[in-house]
Amino acid sequence: MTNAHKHTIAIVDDHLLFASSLEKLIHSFPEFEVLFKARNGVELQRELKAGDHVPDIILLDLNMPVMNGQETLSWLTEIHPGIKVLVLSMEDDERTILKMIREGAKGYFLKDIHPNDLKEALLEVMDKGYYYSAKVTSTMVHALQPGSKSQPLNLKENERTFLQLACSEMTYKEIADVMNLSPKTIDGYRQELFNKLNIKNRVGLVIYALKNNIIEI
Amino acid sequence: MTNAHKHTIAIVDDHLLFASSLEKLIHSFPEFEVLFKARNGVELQRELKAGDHVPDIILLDLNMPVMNGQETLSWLTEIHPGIKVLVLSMEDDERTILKMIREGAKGYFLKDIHPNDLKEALLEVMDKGYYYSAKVTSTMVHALQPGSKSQPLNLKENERTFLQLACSEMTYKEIADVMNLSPKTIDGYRQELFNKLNIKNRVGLVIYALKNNIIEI
DNA sequence: TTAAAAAATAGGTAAAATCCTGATTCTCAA
DNA sequence: TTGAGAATCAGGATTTTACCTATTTTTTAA
Repeated sequence: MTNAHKHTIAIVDDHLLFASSLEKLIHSFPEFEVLFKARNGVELQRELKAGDHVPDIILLDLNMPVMNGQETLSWLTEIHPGIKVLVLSMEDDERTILKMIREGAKGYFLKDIHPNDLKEALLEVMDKGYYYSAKVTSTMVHALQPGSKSQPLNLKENERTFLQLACSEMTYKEIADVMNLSPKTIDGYRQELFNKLNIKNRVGLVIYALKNNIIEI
Repeated sequence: MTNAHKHTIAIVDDHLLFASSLEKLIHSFPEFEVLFKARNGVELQRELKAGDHVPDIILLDLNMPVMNGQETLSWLTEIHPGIKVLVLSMEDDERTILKMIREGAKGYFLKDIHPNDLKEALLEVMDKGYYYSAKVTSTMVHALQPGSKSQPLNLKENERTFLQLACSEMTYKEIADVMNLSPKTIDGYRQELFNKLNIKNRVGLVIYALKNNIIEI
């Protein structure tokens, strides 16, 4: 395959060591070449706006400072819908995976993917337009199953806000003040959540919020 | 540098993509060669016990299933004190860093290290016997400062146990039962921790425990 | 051995959390 | 317009937390 016909790739990852290593790996694939690397979404935007080089595929890390993976993906989906974005991440939780797919990622894999599988994934993305590993596929199926037990998505907006505030040292009365609601309403949210999530006290709320990425620590 | 005089390296990481990429990167350093890769501590032990090849340096990932980085490091320090272990990790919290250094790691760096710095680190480890980045060094200095505010280490054993149990849905009375102590003693632990950590309620305990890796979620 | 320090325990009280049941108010569609 | 359902709010009771001060027991060091 001549250089002119190689598929082009951009790597967006703030982990320099990983990005450079990945670049070398891809260099060993005759079908692909790395067009450029960026450390975050802002750098990527700069590169793309320069205009003279738009990659076929972007390998996008999820955890970046400045402009993280999700924001970058939203921007790409809107401005450069033609670029196929593959999300690279350490997180394998359902919530994160589904969020990225909904945002338009053409593929999602964990960083512990086997090098051979990466090559296969790149080829398949160029061929079919998407690549999802068995793990991610099963996650999607599971999420679509009716009655799958973990549905942290059906929280109402106020419940979600309350849940986040409940993970602080505020009393319920203080939370009520912040949310401009009666303490009794807050008490209602609390009870509703206890029932819905099958927990017994406020510590349970915190644990749940953490497990489901409702709050960050 | 002839092949016979290259410094030898082993990579222990369950992230195949990362390990393979890293191998390729190191391959581009004329002074070093990768002797073998292992996916976890157990595999590493197998390789080392085979006996015919002992590396100069081991690049050790911290987060592995089966036998994790810390266990592996303890074992290495005892059985193969001659091997220089460099810990590769995603965690940059003081607690983790210090723990590894105390366990005998000859270096500690985050996976976002620059490739050039990696090479420099490898050379320096062979030369001086250790390599610590500015970040890690400053962490050590900070930890040794008297009165540095974050000292999650000075928790007494019972306080620590209580703290872990307080991060569950148990009442303090139930915790007292489990720990075979009077509820009043538990109340004492609680109050002591509130003062020590400058927090106001049980949620504060949970947050603190999480931030300081006292519990896992 | 003994005094001092640390750990464990107690009593009492106020505040917050938890758990009911029921009453308004609001929203939205028929 | 109106009625059903959701959201909000209230009263009131019990349990758990949180906060004092003080005593007993255990451990440690001189």
